[in-house]
Amino acid sequence: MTDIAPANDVFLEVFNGGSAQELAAGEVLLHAGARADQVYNIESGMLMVSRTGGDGRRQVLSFLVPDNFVGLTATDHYFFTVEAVMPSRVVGCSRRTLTARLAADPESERAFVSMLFRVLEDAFDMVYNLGQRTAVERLAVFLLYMRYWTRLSERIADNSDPILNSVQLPMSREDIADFLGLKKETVSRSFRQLEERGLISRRERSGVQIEALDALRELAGISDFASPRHLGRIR
Amino acid sequence: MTDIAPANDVFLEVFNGGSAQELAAGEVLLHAGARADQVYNIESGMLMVSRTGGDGRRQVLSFLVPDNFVGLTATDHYFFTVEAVMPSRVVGCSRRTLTARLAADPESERAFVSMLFRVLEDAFDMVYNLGQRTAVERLAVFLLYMRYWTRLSERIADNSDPILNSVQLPMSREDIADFLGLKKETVSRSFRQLEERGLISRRERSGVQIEALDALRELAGISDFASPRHLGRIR
DNA sequence: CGGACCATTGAAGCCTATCAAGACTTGTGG
DNA sequence: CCACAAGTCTTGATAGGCTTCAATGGTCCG
Repeated sequence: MTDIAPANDVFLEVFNGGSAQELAAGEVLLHAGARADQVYNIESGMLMVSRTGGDGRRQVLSFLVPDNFVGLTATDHYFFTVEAVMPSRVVGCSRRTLTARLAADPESERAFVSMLFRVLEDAFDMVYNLGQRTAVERLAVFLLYMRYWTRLSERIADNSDPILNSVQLPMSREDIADFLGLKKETVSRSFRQLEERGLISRRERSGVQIEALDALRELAGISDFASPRHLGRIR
Repeated sequence: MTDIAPANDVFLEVFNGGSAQELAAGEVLLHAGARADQVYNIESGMLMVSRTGGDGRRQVLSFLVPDNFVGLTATDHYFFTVEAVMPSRVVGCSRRTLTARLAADPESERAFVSMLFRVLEDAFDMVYNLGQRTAVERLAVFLLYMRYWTRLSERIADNSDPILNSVQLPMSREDIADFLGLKKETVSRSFRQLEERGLISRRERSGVQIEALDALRELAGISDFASPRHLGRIR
C-alpha cells in the first residue's frame, strides 16, 4: 500500500505562525523539572526524549521526527529532557494556547486523544521489547523503527522503495544503548552480529543498509506489535 | 498527607447501572485480537493485562484495581488480554456509550484525557524500570506499587497507616516475573534477598510484610519516578 | 597533523536464565 | 478428616548473555 499513515493531527494547527527555533546537534530544548509551559512541534531533524535517574542511569524514551508533538505532560513540570540529536527546527506555542484550542475545537481534541493513544501503544510496545526481547532482537526492532521514521521524514509513499533500506542513524551508540536498555558495547556487538548474519551491511558509521528486510522483520517479531505501522507491516 | 488521590474520574459515571459481571480467579475478561466493543470498570478484585508474543513470551503490562478502567485502545481490536488474578467484579458498558458520553460532556472528556496521561506516565515509569533497574530493584518497585494498590482498594486515607505494610500478592510468581521482565526463579531469589537485607519478612506465601519502608523506597529509587503517587511519596 | 571523541574489539566477571530436584500449598476424593 | 495428587514456590548447580574494564582503531575538527 502507499499509505504513509501521516496521522491527520489537526491540533497541530496551533503551531501555525508560531515562533520557530533552530537547535544544533546536542542542544537541549527542555529540561526535566522545568515548568511545563511550552509545547512544540518538530519541523525538521530528530529529537531525543530521555529520563535520568538520581544515580545517573539514563533511559531514552523515544526519538522524535517531523510532525511529532513535544511537551506531553499532565503535570506542571516536565519529567523528561528533550534534546536534538542532529540539527533540527521546532515551532513552539504556549501550553495555554493548545489547551484553549483543544477545549474550543472538538475535532482537534479528538485528534489529540488519538495521538495520545498512539504514544501509549508505542510505550507498551517498548515495555514488551525491554521486558522480553534479547539484545539483537531489540536492535532489529530499532532499525525498523528508524526505517519508518526515515519514511516519515522524507515523506516516501511507497513502503517498499529501496531507498528506505538505507537507514541513517544520527544518534550515538550510547543513545541507542540507553534507548534499548543495553550498554554501548553490546549495541556494537549486536550490529556486528546482524552484519555477520547478512541482515545488514555497514559503510559509514552513521548508517546501515538493510540487506534482508523480511528476515529483519522476522527477528524483530513484528507480528507481536500493537503498532505495526512503525515496522512497515502492510495492514 | 491524607490525600489518597482517587482521581476524580467523572467519565466513570457511564458505568452507573451497567451490567455487572463476576470473574473467578484466572478467568479471562477479554482476549487480544477480539473486537474492542466493550469497556469495563473494576468494582472489586484485581485484574491483569498482558500481551503474549508469537513464540509464547508474555509481558504483563499492568495490574488493575478497583476504579481502574479496562479496554483502553484506539484500534478496533484489543491488543492485550485481561484476566482476573483473584475473584473480581467488573461493570461493562459499550464503547459507543463511552464515546458518546465523552463527546457530549467536556468535563468527562477532560477527566478521560487526564486518565490517559496517568496511564502514559505509568508506562514510561515501567520503561525506565525494565531498561535500567536490576532484579531486586524492580521487585522493590513492584512491592511499593502493590502497597499503593492496597491503599486504593481499601481506601485507606493515611499513607503511613501501618496496616499498609502488610502487602497481599494475589498473583503468581510467574505473573510477577512476566511483569518485571524476569523469570520466576529470579523473583523468588530476589524476595529472599530483600528478606535477608531485612527490608521485608514473609509469613504466608501470598503476602509480605514491609519491615523497612524507607529503605525499600530508597532501593526502588522513588525520586526517579514521574508518578510518585504509586510509591507513597508525599507531594 | 594532532587531539579528542566515539566506536569496535577482547578478556574477564557478574547477573540472570536454565535445568533439575525437593518442599510446600492447595484442592480433591475417599 | 485424612491422603493423595497436582501445581506452585523455593533452592541448588550450571550455563549463557550482557556488562565491565581495558585497549585499539577510526573519525571528525580544529
